[in-house]
Amino acid sequence: MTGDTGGAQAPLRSASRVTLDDVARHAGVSAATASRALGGGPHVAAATRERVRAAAEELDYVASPEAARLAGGPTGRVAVLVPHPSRWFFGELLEGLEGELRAADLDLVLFRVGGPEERAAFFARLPARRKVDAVVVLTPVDETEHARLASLDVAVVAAGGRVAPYPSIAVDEHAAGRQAMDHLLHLGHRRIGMIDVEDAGRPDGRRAAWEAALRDAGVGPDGDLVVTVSADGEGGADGMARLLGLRSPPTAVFAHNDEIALGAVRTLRRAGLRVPEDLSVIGIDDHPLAALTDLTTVAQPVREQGRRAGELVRAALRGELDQQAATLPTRLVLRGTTSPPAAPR
Amino acid sequence: MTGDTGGAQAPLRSASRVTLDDVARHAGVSAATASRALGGGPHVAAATRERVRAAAEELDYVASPEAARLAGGPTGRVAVLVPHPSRWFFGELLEGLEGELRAADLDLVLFRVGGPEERAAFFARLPARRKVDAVVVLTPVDETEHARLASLDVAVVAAGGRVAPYPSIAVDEHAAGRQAMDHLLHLGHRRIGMIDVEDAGRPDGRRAAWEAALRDAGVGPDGDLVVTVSADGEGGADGMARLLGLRSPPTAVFAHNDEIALGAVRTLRRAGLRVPEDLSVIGIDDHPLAALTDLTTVAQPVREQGRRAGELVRAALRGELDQQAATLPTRLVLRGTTSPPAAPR
DNA sequence: TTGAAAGCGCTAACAT
DNA sequence: ATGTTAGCGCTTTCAA
Repeated sequence: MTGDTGGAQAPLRSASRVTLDDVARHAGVSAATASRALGGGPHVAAATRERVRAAAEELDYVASPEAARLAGGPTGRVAVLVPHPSRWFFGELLEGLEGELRAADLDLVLFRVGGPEERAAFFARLPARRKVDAVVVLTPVDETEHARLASLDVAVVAAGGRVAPYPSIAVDEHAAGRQAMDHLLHLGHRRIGMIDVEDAGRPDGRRAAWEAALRDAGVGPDGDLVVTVSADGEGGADGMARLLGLRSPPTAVFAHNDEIALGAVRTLRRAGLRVPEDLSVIGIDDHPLAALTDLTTVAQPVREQGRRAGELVRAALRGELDQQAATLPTRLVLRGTTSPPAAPR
Repeated sequence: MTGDTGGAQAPLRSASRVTLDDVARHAGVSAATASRALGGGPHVAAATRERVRAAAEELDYVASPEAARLAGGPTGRVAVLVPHPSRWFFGELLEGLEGELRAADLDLVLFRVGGPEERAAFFARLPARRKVDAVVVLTPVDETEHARLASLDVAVVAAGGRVAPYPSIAVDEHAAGRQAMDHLLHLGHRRIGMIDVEDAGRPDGRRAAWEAALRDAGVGPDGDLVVTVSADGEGGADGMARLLGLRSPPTAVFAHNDEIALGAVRTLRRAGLRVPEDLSVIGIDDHPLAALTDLTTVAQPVREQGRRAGELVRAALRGELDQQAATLPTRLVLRGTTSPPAAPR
């Protein structure tokens, strides 16, 4: 009945009873000095610092974050608000972020804020309250939510997109969209559809790029050519079907992201249409499966955005929020789903 | 130079200065009683408990987890060791896990243990020490690593695969492999290749299923038909290329997972071969892109495995590690990448 | 049933 | 440059 494997049964007590006092004693100094030495504080002789470090190492000392925090120090934890951990984009962001935070000895605490109820629950209860030194948001945040976050009274940074008032690491969505659109236009396409996602209606986003590119090319954008779908393959498939149902379907499609683009390609194949001969498709992201499916796309450095967000957090915690925002470059990746339109009209 | 937006500048102090003492005073009791009342402790009059609860509610009191922990309580945190957060499988696992932990008011702290150096660093420094009540491993753990984890002195559970000595939630790898292989055999294939991953050489795993299925079908397994690759699309593409280079290539391929299968399909298409007419391909997972690419596969409930692991953690923290392991079902999903072999030999 | 008192392990003044 | 002294906010004996 009671377990036989290595799991802990009883009230689960913490291991490593080595305290700062032990280290201090071992190094022949006071706890205060040991604290300063380890914490990188001022007024510690280099030799002393080294001695304390050695003692800590030898005793395999690990500070109690609880006690540190309680005594006024930082928690050593960073909350990350992520909508969909299972989507490649967010996983990649998380990976970059985790690496950078870990390097700074900061723990990453994951909070999922996907559906409306989850969001509401998070912002209502604010489970991160008093538990973290900073928050990284990987999702847009509205006015009300911003106010709630502000009540946490910690630094907030954004990654993977601009989020209203926070320092952020992102790509230029508009520029990325232009790269995609200009490629299609350059190939000779004029009737270009867009499969966009629900809430991405930023004024300087991908959708705006679609419109601007067409205007610049002297083509009056046709509102019928924009469909709005969920941000996944299913959405892309649906969106493409809707575009195909148009009286005059497009000769090329710009998808909000690669998953959507792949969904679009699937609908086209099912409809017996050839890609790119009959219809060109381009996405954004450079998802690993884009290479596998030979999808033309605009690549963005996702993991790097996460990493840089980690740097932003570290800077903020040092009290130097130097850069308010950074924009990373995107680049067109030519593959096999785009070509000149079939029949010149 | 100093920021102008809403970020916190100064030493980042915590919000919510309402303490237990405030609540106690408000309710006209002592801090000790308030603590017992809120914490569900014994020896508190129902009326008193209610009064304290009301006071806490009114003051919007949030207990300091730091202080609670320091005074002997649990941390309310669970560490999760994940190899590749950006891979769909792990993201999905994380999502399920997070939901269940959140419901129990447990925070999920993410530790990436991908490459060998990362693993080594984690197990050497054990950054989760003293910080969590339990650990969830989403990756195999060897003897040495197990010993290190044990030194944490907290409950450990596994998800997404059996991990030696821990309670775990997983699917039956062998059965899943058999489902895939039996499907191919049933279609009439006899020369079936396998693209497996590096370290997945569990004795009761997918590879063993490949072999067992062939033997049961009266086919002597040909070792040349097994190639070992990295667990992603690139690996699948490479593996398929190697199989095509064989003197006598297979008529069907069983891929360790869907990403690998998609990579294999890509190589086939590039080689001018038709799928499934010339060669059938089956994967495992039911990755969202499998539906989009019409890939036949064996589906496993990934998110559910994460969720169930969360339940396991909750049970462990209550001191009742009831179930030592649970096995979730898999099911064959017929799509368009498998068919009977072209030329009966 | 309730209260008083003693820490948990650490950091931050303030002294020296 | 280092040591001393107070707490941080809570839980938990132990008394009442």
